[in-house]
Amino acid sequence: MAMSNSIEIPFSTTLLVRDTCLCLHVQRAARALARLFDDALRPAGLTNGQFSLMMSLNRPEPPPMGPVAALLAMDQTTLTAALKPLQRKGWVSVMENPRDRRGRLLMLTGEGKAVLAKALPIWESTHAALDDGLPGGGVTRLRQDLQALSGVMVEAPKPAETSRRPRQSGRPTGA
Amino acid sequence: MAMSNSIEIPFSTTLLVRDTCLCLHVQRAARALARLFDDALRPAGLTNGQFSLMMSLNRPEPPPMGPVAALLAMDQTTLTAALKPLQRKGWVSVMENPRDRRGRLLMLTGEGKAVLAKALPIWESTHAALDDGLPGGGVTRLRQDLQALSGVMVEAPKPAETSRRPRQSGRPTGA
DNA sequence: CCATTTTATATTGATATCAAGCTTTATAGT
DNA sequence: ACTATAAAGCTTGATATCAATATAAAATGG
Repeated sequence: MAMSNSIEIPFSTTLLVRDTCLCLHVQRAARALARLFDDALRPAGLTNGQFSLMMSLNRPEPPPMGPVAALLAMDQTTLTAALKPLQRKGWVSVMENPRDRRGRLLMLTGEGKAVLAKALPIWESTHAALDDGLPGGGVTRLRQDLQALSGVMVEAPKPAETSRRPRQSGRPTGA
Repeated sequence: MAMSNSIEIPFSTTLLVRDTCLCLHVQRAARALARLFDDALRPAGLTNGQFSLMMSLNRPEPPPMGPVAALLAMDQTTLTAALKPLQRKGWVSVMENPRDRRGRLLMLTGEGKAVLAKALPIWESTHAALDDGLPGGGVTRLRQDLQALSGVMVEAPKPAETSRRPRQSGRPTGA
């Protein structure tokens, strides 16, 4: 089957997609930035994602998983998986919520706080260097644009065009 | 060891990182956008990454792996892995470069082109909807900022502060 | 109070991502 | 030619990511 002889997409279209696709641009930037921060944070024993996750757990009250996943804009099952190595290393403790025995409460351990404290100055210097390297003043604007980008998908219900995603309860504002 | 009694990071610092960390913002946006395009492209049988990869192979001359990995800003080993399912499905063919027997040349098959052609209008409508949903005119600017972001890491050698990454040859401009 | 539904999370399977280390082939230096 | 180095990819192992599905507990409606 599939004779598929000449369903050629013109090269110009390829160039158009390459130059305009927001998704591609964001994925590229995400990979590059992840490498930058992973490299910088390696001496502290953390990846960029682990740093963000652990930092988000540094709160007065230990949060449940749902809001944390929403804050990081990740699937809840991804959060479950991401927690495992951190639990194994004894940096995060996951305990049953006494007030809702379905739920878990996430908390940094003392050692976890120590690791995070060691990573913080690395984050600061890396981020400062990044700020310097970028077109002046654009950083704040970029952040706002990215925020809007993360927001569009969560807020806009959209008529129902291609396919729906049943999971994910509604509440995005996790923190 | 690790008495680690009171290495408390103030909550205000957590809020600062959450609100300012470019890496976090980009990762968030990347996850959200990936979900959006993955959902949209699912009827075509592609993920956003597979779409970008296959579209980048739609060229007059079949490219080797290195430049493609550089274009997508991903590790070469990631590209090797990403190609496997596409080869298995018969959408991409990987052949030895006759002029340099270390290298490979990547090419869409006829069926691969057909799949890509089916996915293209989905990309178009999804991207158009995304454009509409974003603050007017900001999209071009955002793209430029992201481009700069991907560029900083590749271009700037940086004195040698935290740790170096030996891999990745130099040439970023793959296409 | 009991059945239904909803909510919160876990498990499995597939793909994505990168670091380390390895093999093969080109290229350079002599 | 002959070694030494560099370049292009691959394999392995660990983590990240999400869809589909499963489980348990709370909330809701009789």
